[in-house]
Amino acid sequence: MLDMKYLRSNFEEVQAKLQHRGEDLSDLSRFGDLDKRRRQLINETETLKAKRNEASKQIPILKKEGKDAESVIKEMREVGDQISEIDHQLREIEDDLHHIMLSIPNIPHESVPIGEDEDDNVEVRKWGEVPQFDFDVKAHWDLATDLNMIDFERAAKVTGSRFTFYTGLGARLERALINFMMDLHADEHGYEEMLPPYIVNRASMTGTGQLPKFEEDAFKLADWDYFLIPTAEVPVTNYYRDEILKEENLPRKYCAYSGCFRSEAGSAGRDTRGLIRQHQFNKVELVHFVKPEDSYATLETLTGHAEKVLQLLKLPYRVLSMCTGDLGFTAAKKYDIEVWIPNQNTYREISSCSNFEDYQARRANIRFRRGPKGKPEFVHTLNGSGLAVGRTVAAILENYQQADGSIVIPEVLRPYMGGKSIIK
RNA sequence: GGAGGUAUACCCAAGUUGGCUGAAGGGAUCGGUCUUGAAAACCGACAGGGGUGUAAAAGCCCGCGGGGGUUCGAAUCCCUCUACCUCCUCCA
Repeated sequence: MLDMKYLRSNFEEVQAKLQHRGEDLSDLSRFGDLDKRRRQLINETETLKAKRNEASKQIPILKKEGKDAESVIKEMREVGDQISEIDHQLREIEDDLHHIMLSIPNIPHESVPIGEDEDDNVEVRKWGEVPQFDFDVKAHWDLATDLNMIDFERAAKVTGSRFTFYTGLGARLERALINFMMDLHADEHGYEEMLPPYIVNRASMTGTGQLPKFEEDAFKLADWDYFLIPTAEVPVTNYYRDEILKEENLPRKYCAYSGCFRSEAGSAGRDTRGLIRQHQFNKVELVHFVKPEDSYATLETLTGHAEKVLQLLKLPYRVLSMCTGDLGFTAAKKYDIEVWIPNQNTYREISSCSNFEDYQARRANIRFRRGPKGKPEFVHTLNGSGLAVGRTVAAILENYQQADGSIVIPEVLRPYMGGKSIIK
């Protein structure tokens, strides 16, 4: 959510900056009138309330003195009616305005490349050598099925499409990766570990920006106003919703493993095979709460922490700076990390690292105070995948495949795999 | 699932025959006196947060879990939601 006062006094500028986002900005144009009307009504109702407060103070005094208060009471009865009439109008306008504010995306940072879609994203750096194979590479779903690591068919029977059973060493590999990533971030990168709820309420989904605009992307529980989390970002960021943190408690950084659930509405037919696009997947998420002046430096370190996982796994990747048209709704700046997928002869997204500045903090009302006397300010929030586990499995299977269809286990994972060095 | 209870400021905690409580008191915190320094003691400050307004203020409005209502006026009465606690039931 943007700052209403800022939007009011910098409307043209904000509108221009949002222009390149490719979002529908029709709501934005209604802001000015509603905002004006709102302040006008507030003015009217508060004048009347001040009058009523004054009279309410006088009434007991009049009564005590034995004077007649009836005429004042009668007058205040009318004032009361006017107040409720105005407050009623005001409530409608404020609801409308609030909804509009929730529907305006974040302002891109000045360093974000301007562009329309994913073709305009800018490659920031590349790491690792793309492996060369002297045999025909197999897709990860074939490798995994042949090695009895994943059972797509039975998952389709038991649940439906876009779900998986990991079996045997497949299950073990998934679990090894979760532990490896969590250990790395907790022990080496200094994150505090968290295991969040997988189900959150509407306020939390609104706080991080999934709602109200993207409700169709979420799984909602029947008969409950609860949602399955699409990412641990939601529960972990909302951990501090409606709180004022102390300056000395910042920065806070958490790593959280969770299942993630996405309806993948609008993705029909895309990535239907394999692990790339599932309704349920595992992810290790990194979340930071920082002071505003630190957030852009933090975005770089955070991205580095995610990259470190790929470096240790020796998986080639590249980092892209997302352009204005591909930023997503809530980010001010975002890096995507893409891992090399040999069978598709391309890089595929495996992590997304974003600085939301105060956009989520304002929605979720997460603030901090500088010193004991400071005015509350909004924190800046950031998060990044560190990493999406299923996609990491896919990348390992494909990049580490051998001519005979076996898979060499990356060295750093072997302690987590019972010392095994190859899956065959 | 059944029965009952609680929800006041950073913490504890008064206040429910509606009106000098726009919120007592204590602790913590901050500032000071004393001290070589600290502790203790004593003195002082301490409702915050949001909105409106303004060049900035002042002023005004709203705040006693959230939301609605009754009333000239509500922490105090009514409705509703949420969280927590106790007992029973169930259960990993």
